[in-house]
Amino acid sequence: MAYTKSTEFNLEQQEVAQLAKVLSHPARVAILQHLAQVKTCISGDISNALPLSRTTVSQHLQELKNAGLIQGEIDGLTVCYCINQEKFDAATQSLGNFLNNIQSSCSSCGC
Amino acid sequence: MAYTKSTEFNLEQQEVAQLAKVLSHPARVAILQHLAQVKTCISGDISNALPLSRTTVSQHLQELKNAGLIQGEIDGLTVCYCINQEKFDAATQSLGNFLNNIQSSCSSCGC
DNA sequence: TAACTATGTCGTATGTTTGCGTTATACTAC
DNA sequence: GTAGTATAACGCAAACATACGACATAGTTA
Repeated sequence: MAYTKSTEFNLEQQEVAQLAKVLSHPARVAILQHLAQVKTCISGDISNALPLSRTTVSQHLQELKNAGLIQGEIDGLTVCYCINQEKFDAATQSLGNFLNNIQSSCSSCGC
Repeated sequence: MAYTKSTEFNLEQQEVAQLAKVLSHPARVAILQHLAQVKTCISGDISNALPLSRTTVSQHLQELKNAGLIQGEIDGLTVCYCINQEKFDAATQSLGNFLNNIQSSCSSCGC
């Protein structure tokens, strides 16, 4: 980790940045939207709906899973991915708090 | 752009991802918080307040400026950076819409 | 003019992300 | 057992991000 000083910032800043990073690729945004809308959310279906290979989609799913935003349950041959609503709510609130705090405390700078 | 298929997603997905990318580094999060709180938002002051070199801070400022979230006005020898409230509000709304739409349309998957 | 100060740009080193082909794993059906 | 299907793991190449020192630019002051 020689070339990232991320750890020298405070926890809120790190948390916001990490959440934002998960959302910083359109594929992951699209996957979340897809999961929210579709009932049968199988990994293969997701790659069919996206302009990416199955391998790449699987990697993005893994990142969303690591962040806790989704969860996957093995159901025989297929895997059912769903949004982890509890974690997703928490993430939404963290980001929202950060954005709203900036808006409200933005003292009209003297420029 | 051989190794990024970002352009093959729809505009909302690209917009959300792009905004998230700007917020995906703690330094930029910290810069925004600093700008919101401090009146005299001079470039030198910002780099003093962060555990990064002046060069690196300057680059992060440039990215925030490219995204339109901040604006900088030259005032003689110093440069005064401020949050662009109009753009920042729009960004907050875009991200908020995306997150809330997912929450509300998240049909409890049959797992 | 020259010296000083504040800021931005360039080049470079290193680390991380993206994307996919190939291979491995695991379950189902026969 | 074998054949077929669905998914994950491995490994590689290209692109991008992070961080900084050194140089360039532009205003200030003497």
